[in-house]
Amino acid sequence: MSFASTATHVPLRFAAPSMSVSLDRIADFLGTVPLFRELERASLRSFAEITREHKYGKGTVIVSEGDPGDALYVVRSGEVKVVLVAEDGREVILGVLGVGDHFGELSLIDGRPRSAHVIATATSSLLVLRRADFRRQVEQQPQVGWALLMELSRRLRQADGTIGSLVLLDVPGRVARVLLENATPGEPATLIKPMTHQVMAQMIGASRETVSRAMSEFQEKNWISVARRQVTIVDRVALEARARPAI
Amino acid sequence: MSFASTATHVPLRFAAPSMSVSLDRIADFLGTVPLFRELERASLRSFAEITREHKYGKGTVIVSEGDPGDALYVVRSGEVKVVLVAEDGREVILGVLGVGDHFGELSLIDGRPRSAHVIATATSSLLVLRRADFRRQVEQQPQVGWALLMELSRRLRQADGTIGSLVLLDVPGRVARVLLENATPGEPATLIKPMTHQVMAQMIGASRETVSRAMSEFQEKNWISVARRQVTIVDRVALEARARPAI
DNA sequence: ACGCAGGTGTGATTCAGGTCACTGCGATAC
DNA sequence: GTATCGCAGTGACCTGAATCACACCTGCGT
Repeated sequence: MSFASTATHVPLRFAAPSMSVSLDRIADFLGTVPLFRELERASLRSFAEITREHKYGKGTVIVSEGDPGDALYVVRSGEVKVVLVAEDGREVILGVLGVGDHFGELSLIDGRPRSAHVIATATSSLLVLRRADFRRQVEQQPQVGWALLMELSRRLRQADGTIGSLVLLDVPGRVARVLLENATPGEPATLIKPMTHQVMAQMIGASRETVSRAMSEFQEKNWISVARRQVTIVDRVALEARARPAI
Repeated sequence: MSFASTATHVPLRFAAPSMSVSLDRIADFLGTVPLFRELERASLRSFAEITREHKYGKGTVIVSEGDPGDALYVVRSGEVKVVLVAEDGREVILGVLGVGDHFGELSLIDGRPRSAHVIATATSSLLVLRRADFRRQVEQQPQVGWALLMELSRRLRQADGTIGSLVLLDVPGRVARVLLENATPGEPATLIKPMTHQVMAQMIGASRETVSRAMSEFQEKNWISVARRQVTIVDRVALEARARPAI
């Protein structure tokens, strides 16, 4: 780990194929991804070796629901959204993934078709790991299997929470919930990433207008304040109460 | 396997502690559970050894949301429901588990508190595996880790599908969806397990009355027929169309 | 500076579906 | 038998939120 960061300061001079320099940089990056965090330098490099880097322009569909899927993707830069798309064009956003996040594990694990679309919301660079290569590596590195279980557990808890909130909460309640979920833990808690009302609406199954009204209401009550699309949570307790089923 | 079933016909006569007979029966049972299906006889027995059997009367709360969780449960007989409960008593049913199903993996994996209540809907007998014991066994048996990944993948796909249907479908659409999801694959497809409208309603986040009306509508259109609470799917294609977003 | 696009605030209208309030019915219990 | 209990059907009413239709920002590119 410390060796790696040194390497970037003192680049190898001779006989080092540019490929392995880039492999080092990829291995460095993988070391920051929770899925691979437990791995040692050498293992990180062997994972780095099986990656291919792909770039996608904003709006590009990276994977489509129903596709046979046989690769895992790690976001190296940019941002993508995981969405279900209805025939009439309505979208549900299941997740917004940033640097260090990954998707495509499900098809990798069970071999079934992709369960959602993934679309770049900004120009993005993704590392792609093909199933066969990945499996071979994971067999060598059982810690990755564990990290995968942790990740799927996290997502399953989150998905169940979302189901609960869709059924038990009204729209303002759900808005309060996304705000809290995307807030940094500290005080004053600010939203990690500014999102448009449209995006929030698609995350919680509501219309843009209703989200707008809920946000106005929260500002009036002084639970949040908004400056240049940056939301700051002023009264966390009040929001938490609003995001709890049954007022 | 064949030995075990023989054993039940020709019980061992001497020196066989009754415990090991019951262990054999438990191992037999575990062999039918997908999570353990890949294991050999000996491994099944070592899993059987770390189980404790518990009985729960109808209505008993087996685990509560928020509890620290450190056990995996396998349903050996009876039926349980996984539910989120709001303070005002409203319930969302995340799943109904029958013989061979299991729950509690999440807390086992990530050590976080239980994410939902599990309540016996009939007198049930559950095999309980404590975390430490289970982990030790899994380290010996990596196939189980894989089976767990498969199971979590399945559930995550299902959860995402549920989120999609909650947002994109109207109530009749969601009713059509549960009907299809619980139908036997063959023709004529019947519902695996008769459920009350109340239960369906809590599974899809709707009121009992609205489910009732949807079911009446489907019967009138001759898409399903109901005899003594047993639902038969008459027109699968029509139901599938109704369960698709955007008419 | 200008126009333009993408995002936001807000009213008016409509409607799916929740809630309430019954009735009917088939089981199991007494 | 009849009482009782849980479940199912159906009407009447009410309301949260979608939809439609604007006007208004604010940052951007030329």
